Amino acid sequence: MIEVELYRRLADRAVGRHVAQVEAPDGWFLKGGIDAASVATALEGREVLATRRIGKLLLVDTDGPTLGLRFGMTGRLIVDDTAAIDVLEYASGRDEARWDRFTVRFAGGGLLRVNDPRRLGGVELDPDTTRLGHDALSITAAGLRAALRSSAAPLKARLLDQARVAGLGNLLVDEILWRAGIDPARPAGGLTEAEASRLHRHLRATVRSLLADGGSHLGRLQASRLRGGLCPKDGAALLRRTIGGRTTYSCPRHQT
DNA sequence: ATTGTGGCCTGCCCGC
DNA sequence: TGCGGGCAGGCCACAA
Repeated sequence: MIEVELYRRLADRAVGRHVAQVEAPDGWFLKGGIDAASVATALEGREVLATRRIGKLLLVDTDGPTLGLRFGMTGRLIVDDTAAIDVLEYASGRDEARWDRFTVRFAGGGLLRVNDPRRLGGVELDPDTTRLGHDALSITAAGLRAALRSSAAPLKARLLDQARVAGLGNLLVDEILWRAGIDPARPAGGLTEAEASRLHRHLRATVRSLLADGGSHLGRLQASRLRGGLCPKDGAALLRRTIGGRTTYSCPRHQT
């Protein structure tokens, strides 16, 4: 989500431009029943009006359809040969033409393209946004409490559920819960008022500071988030588990 | 409805 | 030096 917000700001450069040509060489990357020809027809000649972001979904509004871009973990956005992020943790720093999954060329020059080695992202027209929860960057304490309330699922699984809170990924959730000192395996609905409030405070602060720093891979836990890693706060051996289907690192000493 | 599981994409890195 | 296998995260289909 942090990365996607940086991409959104980069994509803002395209506002006011007109689409001249669309290249979509990878049919697998096109979602929602569109193909290279139909997406080109739908977008060519259109003017980019605005950009938005909901969770990990980047929306590019035009005077025609809205273009929806998803990046998975390995996708990068490049606009006019400028990348918002130089290196992604799980992607190589390389930018090979064969990994260009989707390119929009603008009238008068310039382009917007998605480069994704592992094809984890995707492109969609007028994506359905009704199933996304409150965005993590703006969620209120009451909104977070409502998202967690009366759920027996592990707290981490609930936070990763995009229909409850939109925008949190695996690394970010580990970082937030580590800072908040809460065990990711706790039932989401079992938090006290004080814990839920503490979680909300750390959630907002973590997202904001990592956004300012430039990536979710820059968290204080990240360097230790590997087998045999020690807690940067108190030196305890970190616990490595699978929670919510995701590899999870947490400190058994201060996350309770 | 809620919760959990497994598969998919492909590059990279480890051990042999 | 090459190769096989495991791993990475987001999302989706599917099961109970």
